[in-house]
Amino acid sequence: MPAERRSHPVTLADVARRAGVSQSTASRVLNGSERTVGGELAQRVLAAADELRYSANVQAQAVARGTTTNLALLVSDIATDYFSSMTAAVMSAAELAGLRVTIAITERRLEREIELVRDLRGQHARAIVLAESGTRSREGVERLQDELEGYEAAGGKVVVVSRTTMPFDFVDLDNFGGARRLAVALTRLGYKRFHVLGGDEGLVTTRERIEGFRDGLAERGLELPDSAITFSDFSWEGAFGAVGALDDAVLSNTQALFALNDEMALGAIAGLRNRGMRVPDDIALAGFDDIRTLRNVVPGLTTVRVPTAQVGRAVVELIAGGAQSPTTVPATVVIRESTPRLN
Amino acid sequence: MPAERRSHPVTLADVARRAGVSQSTASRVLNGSERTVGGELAQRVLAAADELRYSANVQAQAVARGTTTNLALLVSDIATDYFSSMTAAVMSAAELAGLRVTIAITERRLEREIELVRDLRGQHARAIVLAESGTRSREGVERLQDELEGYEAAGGKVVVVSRTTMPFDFVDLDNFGGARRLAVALTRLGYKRFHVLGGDEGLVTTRERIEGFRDGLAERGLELPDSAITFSDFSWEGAFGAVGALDDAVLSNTQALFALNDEMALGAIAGLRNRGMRVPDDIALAGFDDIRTLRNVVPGLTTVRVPTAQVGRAVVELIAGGAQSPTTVPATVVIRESTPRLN
DNA sequence: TTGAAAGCGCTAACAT
DNA sequence: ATGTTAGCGCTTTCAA
Repeated sequence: MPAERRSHPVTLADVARRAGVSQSTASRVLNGSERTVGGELAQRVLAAADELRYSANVQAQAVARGTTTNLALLVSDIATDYFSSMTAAVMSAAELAGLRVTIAITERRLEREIELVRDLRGQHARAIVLAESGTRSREGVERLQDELEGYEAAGGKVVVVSRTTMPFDFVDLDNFGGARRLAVALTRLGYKRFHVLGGDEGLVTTRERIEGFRDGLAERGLELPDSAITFSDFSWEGAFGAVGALDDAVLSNTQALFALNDEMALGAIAGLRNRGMRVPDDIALAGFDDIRTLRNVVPGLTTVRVPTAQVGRAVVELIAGGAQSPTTVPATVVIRESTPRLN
Repeated sequence: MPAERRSHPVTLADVARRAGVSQSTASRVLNGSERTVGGELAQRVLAAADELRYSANVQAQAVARGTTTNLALLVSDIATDYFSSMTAAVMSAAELAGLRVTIAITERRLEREIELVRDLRGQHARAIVLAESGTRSREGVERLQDELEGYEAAGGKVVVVSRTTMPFDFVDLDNFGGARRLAVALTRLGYKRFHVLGGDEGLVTTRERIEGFRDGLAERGLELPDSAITFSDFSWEGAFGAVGALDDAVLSNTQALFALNDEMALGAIAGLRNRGMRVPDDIALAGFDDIRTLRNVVPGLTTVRVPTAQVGRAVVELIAGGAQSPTTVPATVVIRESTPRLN
């Protein structure tokens, strides 16, 4: 029966004492990668640890070892389908690699990002994963990059989700190819006149998806003039507002709308409904990402699926598996009822 | 210009040396709650820290202090509207209190939960917040509770979101009252014959929402027989399946369906559609939670709003603000088009 | 194989 | 007010 101890945390020393061995031995048994195993002393240690309900003090280990097994995930937001699913994906992949994940929400604020990165350096996080969607000024990028380089110099690893101009490893989503194939698919269904609801202008993702779409149209002999693009930002509200502000003339001359992500597409549906237009009866609509909530949307939304689970795995591979950057993750077109064949 | 140093982490000692003061002084300036402020030495230290881009090693601090400022949030799942919004709420409230949040996903697996709690004890997490929705056997509850009590004995604090039979502080969501008021509101709209789509049987939340609903009906002279409840679990798929398996007779005799959460309500809509029934034309429907994605649903879903932001604040208050347990968070009925007035 | 001892970066008495 | 000196719990040389 538990006789003496105060309920204070059980330390390695306690275990060692109880097992009648030295602390180093206990340490070796309990953690030190099985090296120089203690024949049957090991059993004693294990038993003692179990009886005492020992649980290693991770912070102390980190201090002694000089490294942690923590991965920090920086997202701009978490109450969003896309990011929460990305988060889940990274977490589950990380766990398999024995990495713990800390999530930090940047709220798209640069100062906050920089501060976070600096903190993370202090925390000896093993890696920082940037999966954001905010726009940054040139000067902002520089400052952030500077801080991140400081972090890498201190031994950390930075991985960016989505192509980046910063000198870090990244997982490349096939935004260009996905959008390109979507354009081709839509034209094959008979669509000829498009309007694009753009996300944050200046963001790589925005650019790639637009360029890809344009390229696909070009392949089919069609053009996408700049006037056929309305920028807002990658949010439901953004698209809702953009659609609300669209010219009647423009709208009635458009056969299909391409929202640069699903969240926007859903906002667009609401915005259109507000103007008395229905999808696809009055206008067709396609999105990008294939977020989970699409299963609740009727009629089904045509989109380009980004396999977040794969992205998560790719990220972790880059960190722990020694994979080469960039890794490219495919994007596949999914045609649903929001873009019926035009006759 | 940065002349000498290797790019190894800058330590407090480095800063102290550079500022020409002792390490303790540096420590006091940089962290030690402003006590015994160093007149203008402080400036030197601050400057040195800045030049060297010093960032405190949090793990070392934790070891030395014996406590951390980490809060661990245990959720069963994160790729779900309800949990991601709860997560966001807790994180934002925690940040205000200077707490860092680590998210752990339990996948509703008991063994995993227990292991996590043990780890968290080793990590000296300051608090563990349980915001889950899994069912547990009596023996499971005992083992988990045991581990959690060990954690509290070691100095941690446990807070449960939702009423619990375990001896820990909790934030009480007004499930009973919300459901009760919903029942009253629906009967006032003319509904008399209901069917309930229950979540995980045996879960407190399930029980409370059903009891509340029943109570509300009773108040209006109506009954809810057990035969009018179909249990599945708190998921889209669960409700989808349950609706699919419902008797035609039952369905045609039901005027309104009450799904115990919105996720289920959305699954029910899909299930009903599958059977050729539409909401609210063929049957009315109400949910619970008021998750974000409801804005994408047409017709709007009647539901009971759970203010997650408030829950988040309440949780943190319990941890850092010395609030009394339990704190009760209200739930308010929101009537939308899925339950039109019956005439 | 096992143990003794030094040290990881930091804080907190305890002097001064 | 500032510096000295022990630790915090753990890992890891280095001897034995």
